[in-house]
Parts: sequence; C-alpha cells; structure tokens
Amino acid sequence: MAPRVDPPDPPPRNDKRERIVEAAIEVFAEKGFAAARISDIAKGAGVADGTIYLYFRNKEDLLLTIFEEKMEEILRDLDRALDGLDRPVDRMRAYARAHFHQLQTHPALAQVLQIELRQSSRFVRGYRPERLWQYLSVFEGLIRDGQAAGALRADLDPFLATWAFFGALDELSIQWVLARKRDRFNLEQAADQVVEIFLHGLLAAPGLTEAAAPLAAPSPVVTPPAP
Amino acid sequence: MAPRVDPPDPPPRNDKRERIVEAAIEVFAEKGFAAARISDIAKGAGVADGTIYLYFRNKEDLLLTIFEEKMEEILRDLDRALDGLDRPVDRMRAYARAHFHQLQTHPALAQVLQIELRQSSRFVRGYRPERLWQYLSVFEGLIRDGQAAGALRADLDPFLATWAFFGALDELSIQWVLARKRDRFNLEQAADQVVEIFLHGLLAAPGLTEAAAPLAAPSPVVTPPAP
Amino acid sequence: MAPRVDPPDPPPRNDKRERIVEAAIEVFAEKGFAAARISDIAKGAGVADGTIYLYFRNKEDLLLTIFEEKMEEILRDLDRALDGLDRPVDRMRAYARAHFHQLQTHPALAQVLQIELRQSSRFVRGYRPERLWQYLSVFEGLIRDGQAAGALRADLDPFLATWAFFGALDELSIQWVLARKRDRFNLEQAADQVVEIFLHGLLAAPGLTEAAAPLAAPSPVVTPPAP
Amino acid sequence: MAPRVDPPDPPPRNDKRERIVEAAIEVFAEKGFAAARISDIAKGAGVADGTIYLYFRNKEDLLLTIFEEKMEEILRDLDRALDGLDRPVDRMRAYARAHFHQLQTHPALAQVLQIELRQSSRFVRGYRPERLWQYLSVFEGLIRDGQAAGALRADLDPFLATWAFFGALDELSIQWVLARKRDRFNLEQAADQVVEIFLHGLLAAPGLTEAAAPLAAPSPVVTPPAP
DNA sequence: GATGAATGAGCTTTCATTCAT
DNA sequence: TATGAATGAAAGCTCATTCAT
Repeated sequence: MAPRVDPPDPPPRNDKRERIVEAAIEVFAEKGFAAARISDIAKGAGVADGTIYLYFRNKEDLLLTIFEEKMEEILRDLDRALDGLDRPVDRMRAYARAHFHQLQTHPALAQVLQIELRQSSRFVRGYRPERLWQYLSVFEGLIRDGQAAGALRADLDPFLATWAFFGALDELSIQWVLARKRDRFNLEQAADQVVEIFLHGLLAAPGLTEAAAPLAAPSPVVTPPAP
Repeated sequence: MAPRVDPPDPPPRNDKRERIVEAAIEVFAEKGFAAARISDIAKGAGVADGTIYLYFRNKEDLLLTIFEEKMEEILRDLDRALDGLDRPVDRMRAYARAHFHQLQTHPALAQVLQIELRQSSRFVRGYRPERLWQYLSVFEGLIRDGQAAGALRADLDPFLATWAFFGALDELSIQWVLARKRDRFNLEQAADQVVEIFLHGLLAAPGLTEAAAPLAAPSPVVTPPAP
Repeated sequence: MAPRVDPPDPPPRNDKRERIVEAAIEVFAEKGFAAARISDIAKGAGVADGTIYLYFRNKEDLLLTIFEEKMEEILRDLDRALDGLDRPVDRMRAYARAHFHQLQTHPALAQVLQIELRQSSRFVRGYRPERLWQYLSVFEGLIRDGQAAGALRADLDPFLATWAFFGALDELSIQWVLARKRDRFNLEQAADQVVEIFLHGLLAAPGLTEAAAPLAAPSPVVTPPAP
Repeated sequence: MAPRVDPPDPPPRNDKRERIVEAAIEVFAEKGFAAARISDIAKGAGVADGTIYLYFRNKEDLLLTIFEEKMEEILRDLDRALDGLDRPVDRMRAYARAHFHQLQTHPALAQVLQIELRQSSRFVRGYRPERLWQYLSVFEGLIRDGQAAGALRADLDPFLATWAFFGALDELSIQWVLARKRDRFNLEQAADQVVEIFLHGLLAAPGLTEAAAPLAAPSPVVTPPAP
C-alpha cells in the first residue's frame, strides 16, 4: 500500500477570521451588541483592532456574518438530526429537541441569535434572513407533508403554524437564555411538551368540536412572501 | 344660580409628560432605540431637550416607562376584553384576539414593545418585567382553572404552556410588525388559528395515544421564578 | 438732553464663535490644517470640543468660514484704503500696500489664506471663492478704468493682468510668510516695486517719468537667502 | 581586441521606482496628497504596498522626490529652451513659454507641484527647495545680465522682480490647472502678455517699441468665468 | 528584492446629559 | 418648571508603515 503523503502545503488554516467570529459571539453575548467594543473582540481573538476590518466591513457586518455562517451550521445539524426519521411526528419532536440542544450547546451563540441580532437595524429593517426562512421551511415542510398524508389537519395554515411553533420554541429559548438558573428548565422535556401541545392540543377531552367550528373552512390567512 | 367661574389658572393639564411618552414611542418605532435622538423626541413633543430630564432619568428610563405605563393600559384592556367570559376556551380566544387587536391599533407601540425594548440592556439583563408577567399570568390562570375543572390536560406544565402560547403570539406579532404589507396577515383569523392549535393540536385524528405516552407522568419541568 | 438709556438687552456678545475662529487661525497657521486637532482649537478658544460643532459643521467648514469672514473684513479694509484715491495709478499702489499691510498685521491669517486654505479639497476642487474674485475684481476695475481713460494699454487682457498682479503679490506674501526673518523684506518697498514693474515694466526705456523718481535710489529690499 | 561580452543578466531596468513615481503623480493629482492612499499608488504602479517603502522612506518622501526629480527634468528642459537665445528679452519670453509648455504637457505633475506639494508640512516648513531656487535663479540671472548691459532698469531688485514674475506665472498656472475648461486660457498668449507686462509695463506710454508689436491686436486670451 | 497581511496609533464627531439662567 | 447652550466622554474606523516569509 502506498504511503499516504502529507500535503506539502498544509493549507495555512486562516484561523484569524474564525477566531474573530468566535470572540465576537462571546463579547456580543456578554455585553450586548451596542456595548461591545471592537477592541474587546480584537483582544478576545488575539488580533489587532484593524485586523477585524480586513475580514469584516464593520461591526454590524460582523454580526450579520455570525448569523449567516452559524445558521448554516445549525441547518446542517438540523438536517442530520432529522435524518432517518420518517414520520412527521417523529421529525417534529426531533426538530424541537435539536432546537433546544443547539441552545444548550452554544448558549452564547443563542443569545446572539435570539437577542443581539435584533439590535442591528439593518437586520430588523429590510434584511432578508434567508437562512432563517430555510430553518423554518423545514418545519413547514413537515406540516405540509403531514397534511398531504392526512395525518395532520388540513384546516390550519402551515405558514402560520410554523411561525407559531417557532415562536413558542424561541420564546422558551429566550427565557432559558435570560434565566440565571438555567436548570429551571429541563429543555428536553420542554421540547416534548411543546410538541405535545402542538400535536394534541391542550384539551383534555378528545372530541371537542364546537371550538373548531368557526375554523371549519378557513380562508388562507397568510399569503406567501414576495420573492 | 351663581355662575361657575372658570378657574383663573386652569391647572395647565401637565400634558408634557404624556406628549413626551407619545413622541418617544413614535421616534423609537421609526428610528430604533439606539438611533433615536433625545432631541428628536423633544422636538416631537414640542419641548426642550432638557425638559425630558425633568420627567425621566434618561433615555433608557423613558423606554422602560413606556413599557410600564403602556403595559398597564394593555392589562386594563385585556381585563375588559375577558370580562363576562367564563369558559377558559372563550377567554383564551378573547385573549389572543385582544393581543392582536392591540397590535393593530397601536403599531408603533407594538414595535417598541416587541423589538426596541430588547435594545435596553437593563431590560434584557436583570430587569423584572412584572407587568409582562401579569399579562402572562392571566393566561396561566386560564390554564390552571381549566386544569382544575378537568377541561384541560393536567399533564402539561401551565407555566411552560403559557410562555409557548405567548411566544407564538409574539412571533406572529413581530412578523406582522416587520411585514411591509401588513394585510398579508388577517390577524383575527391568525388569533383563532393559534388558539385552535393550542386547544386541539395539529393532529387530524382524535385518539392518537402513543405520542402522548412518554408524557404520561411528567415531572414538573419548570420551577416557579424566585420572588 | 434725554439720558441715553443702556439697551435693556445688551446683546449677549456671543464671543464663543469669534474665539473659535481666532483660535483656529492660530492653530491652523502653526500646525497646518491637516495636523491641527480640533481639541487644540477648542483649548485655544477655551471651549469644549463639542462646542465647535455647534457653530461649524466640521473642520473644513471652519476653515472655509475663516476664508469667507476674513475676506469680508479684508475687502472692507481694501475699500477704505482706496477711498478718496482717484487715479488708477494711485489706487494700484494703495492696493498693493494694503495687501502687504494686511499681511504684516495678521501674519497667521495670511498663512491660513495663502497656504492652509489649499489643503481643503473642497476649496481646491469646485469651491467658488466669490470673495476672492471680488478682491481681484477691484484691481481688474482699475485696469479697465485706466484702459477706458486711455491711461493704460488697451492691448493687455485685464483679467489676465489682474491674476498676474495678484500672483506677484501672493508669491511675495508666501515668501514673506515662510521666511523666518520677516524683516528680510521691506514690504512697503516691495509693494512699490511690484507696482512700478507692472506700471512701467522692466525695460530701461527713455521716458521714465515721475513714478520712477521715488525709486531712483532704492535700498535693497531683498537680501539674499542665507546659504 | 577581446570581444566585449554583453552582460549575461542584462540588469532588468528597474522600472519599478519610475512606475511608482508616475503613479504617485497621477494619484496625488487626482485625489490630493492627503486623500491619496499608498495602496492606490501601489495599485497604479502594479507593485505591492510594501514595495514602495523599498524606494521611499514614506508618503511625504515620495512627494518630495517627485519635486526633486521632476524639477531636475524641468530645469534641463528650461536650459534647452533658452539655449541659443542671447537677448534677455528673448530669453524671458522663452522662459515664460517653457513654463507654460511644461504645464500643458504634464498637467498632473503641474497640479502636484503647484498645489499638492504645499500639503507637505515638511516642504512648507523648513525645506530648502534648491531646485526651485535654481529655476528662479535662471530668471534672476537674466535680469542681472540685462541690468549689467544697461538694457534693464537698475533700480529694481532682481530677486524681488524674479519672485514677482514667478508668482505671476504660478498664479496663472494654478488658475489654468484648476479651471475645468482648460481652453479658457491660451497659455502661449498668456505667456507673451505676462512678459509684455514685465518688460513694458501697463502704462500707455509713448515709446512702445518692437516688443509690443506682436501684441498689437491681441485676441482675448481670457474669457470671463461662467456666472 | 518583493510581497501583502497585520498592526495600532490617532482623531473627528456624535449626542446623552447637565446646569446656569 | 422650562430652557437649550454647553459639555466631554467615548469608540469606530482608516491607512501609513512594518516585517515575516
């Protein structure tokens, strides 16, 4: 067997950029975006202030880069978490658990994505967070599949249900992030309960019909976003 | 009958404070908290810059005051909306509708409460938003009542369910606020669908048992917040 | 005789603005425009840095303001210096003397107007220095009048002659400003010689009349530069 | 006789230095000295930023080098232009024409020498521009020769007259450089008129001899500035 | 010599807040 | 109370210069 030769030019792992991103996540999470100083991030990354501007246009660009790049990772993790699961119900539970697992594994990143990102006026006004939409569309797909298979109710708007589900996860995430005592939540059980609520609802009795009546033939409440 | 004399110095209804608050809501909503300038607010209120500091400690205090005072109004409106409704189910629907009605009636305020408030590091870190908890506790009370009456499932944590429900409403609110075309959502129908989901769940068939099984005897996932 | 009443509202002589302008002239002259720091100017004027921005948009605006306001003063002085003089020849001599007198009286201002002003890219590119044109047009008027009266040659372009004359004065000004030993020039004699050249030219032609007389035995106005 | 062998490594005409100087002239002229970036110059010269520092101590040194080296060329051109002319009057006219010819041939360089050079505080404060003095001393020599020969007036200071003449040329140069429509000046006629003024003066005195002839019916060399 | 990634000093400008009137 | 001129801290960003390769 031929000996495997080490690459002669080991790609000079430009870790500076990576280190800046990681340091920024920590500093943004700790001090908040507005109060975070570039020099803090530079110090955290072990580079000079000016070096940051070799890789990012400005502070806001750094924040948005965190969103873009980390969401990409999160999306990959999500795909991996759902891989091999077929039933929508199983996939939903895995989705929620993955969401909270990500939260627990990277709390500083969670803080940045949940809270600091909204400090960017560029993000809040006019930015198109395609990666977030992708993240949501995975769930939306589950609903549509379930509806097509007849397993899920057809009278509910998938888009709206998706945002509601995401909102529920997100809000619990924020509360978990903000809570000093992080163990106040058992995130795994929380995930299951949220899925449980979305699947079976709050009602104790099975066939409560009257409440559903006004929704019997809902007009579409949400129109698709402009492309 | 003796003529009623107008008070010679009709106590000049100190509306300055009120005008400042209203101007601040508009400016915060339009420019964002960080970019909002005190002088803009002063101009909007028709007062001098310094006058604002007679009523508020600083910019952040003004933001938090908006939260406190407006939440009080919102709580009063909520009470009024639920008044006379007895069945938890009806109250829930009214709750969601009131939430979205408030949104539609005061979009600038909604923007401030949903988004700008989180720019305050004091609010995000360490502030105890009692008024928000009150707002949520109304819903939590519904769940507890329903559970006590046997109408709602006892295996779900009321606290967690409340935050999940609020998160769902909140996320849809944010999307509505951020959406350019506000009519993309029919907020009333959205309210009903969210309530529908939380009440009956997404599943098409009534008696899906297996999924619920793991949740049969949940340990309490949330412990009450420290007083 | 009615008592003269002091004005009840003695206009609160806003001397801050004036002090800033004067300080700026000194600092610009001493360090050069680019190297001058706003904080130096503020210190010189006895105000806070930020105060400067209440009166001027930015550093460049301050420089251009110096040009505009001081040129106005200079124009007034010029008018006064020419007042009562009728013959173009006399007026020219007074013009040159006024030019150099201004220089000697306000050397720092001269430095700013001669040299620092050109550091402003806004001034150099695209600014329309009307005040300077006014200053020049006074001289141009002299030429045109002299030409109309037949006292001056009609075959020379007044506009060009004006710029040439101004250039001669300006260059000598710069040399005077830059010279360490300011007494190397006798500016009054320099003024007369420049006027003499422009009036009679360099040629040793026969008909040198009255105007040449005072120059019959000129003392050397310029000593050679130190080696 | 032994054959002279060509050097095997024909010293690769280090044109980098030259290219840097030329690029610097263009960039300085276009953006101004202060706003010119080293990286722009490097890009223009097709070299790396650091390479510039192999040839020049710093940005200011580059500017001063332009002055030194280009003035040397200009001096050579001036010598060539005066070569063969004997009469001071002819040499003066050639001097002025050469000055303006240089201007027209190398407008970017003219911009740098006329305007940008003064942005260097080192040049303005304490630098001894020997090359410029050399340039002027050529003219001063003409005057002294003319005075010695009795052709020029002895009552005028040659040094002062030289600076005045140079100032006149310089000012017209600046106006030409700054003018958008460069054809507003006919530089050749301008040169002749300046020489004419310096030789014969402005007065409509009787003895206007040969030198005035070519100007008998001058076309207007300057058109009024756009309103 | 040549490169260009990295450095870090340096300064204008903003704007929340103060306080003399 | 009300004013608004004055304050001054604070930091993002640029870019000339360096130096390891």
